[in-house]
Amino acid sequence: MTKHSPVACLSKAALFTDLPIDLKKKLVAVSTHQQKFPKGSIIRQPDDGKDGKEVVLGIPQKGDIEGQQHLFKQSENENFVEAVEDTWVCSINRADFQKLLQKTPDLSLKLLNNFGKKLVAIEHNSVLRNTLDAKERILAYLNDLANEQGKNEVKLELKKKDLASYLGITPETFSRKLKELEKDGKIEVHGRWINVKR
DNA sequence: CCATTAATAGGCG
DNA sequence: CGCCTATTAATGG
Repeated sequence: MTKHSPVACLSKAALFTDLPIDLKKKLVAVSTHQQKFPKGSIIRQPDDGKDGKEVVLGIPQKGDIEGQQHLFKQSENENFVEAVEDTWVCSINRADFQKLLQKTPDLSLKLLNNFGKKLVAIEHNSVLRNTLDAKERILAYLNDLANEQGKNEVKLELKKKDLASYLGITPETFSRKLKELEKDGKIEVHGRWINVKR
């Protein structure tokens, strides 16, 4: 493992990737790095206690960024964030961040442009979720995955029940639709590996 | 091994 | 399609 570099860390955030080095250094000044959260620990949870059903809203991968909205919006935490594996977290304080924005219009402008790109991606996912039925959603998801990785053999990194939750369906339906898709000759399922026929 | 959790199956609304 | 229950498979200690 290489040493943790705050600048490199910030660079991984989609929001900050394209920023020039001097702006990144300013961000480093208002951020904390490498807080460890062991597997199973709760990174963040709603202040109002009582939880409903567990729903997977997203699956941040290594180097992914979660909760960027808190940099911009003053609000109570609405969601749980749990460490599924041992995780290292780097964070930025909202108030400090906002002050920095006011002092640095260059930064504000860059971030705004990046947000535009993000909106396009969000729209894509939103369409997937709201207009397609479960079967199509699964297939669309698998296709996206195959496209991202540029191959037809795709590995499900998550437990199927978590994937199901992510796609907004129950594990039972997920399991059944996988079989249907297999019968349709659209995919081949081998445990966690799925061959997406395109 | 045993105990717990995940995946699948079948029934029903 | 979701929810419920039962059965089987996989996982971890």
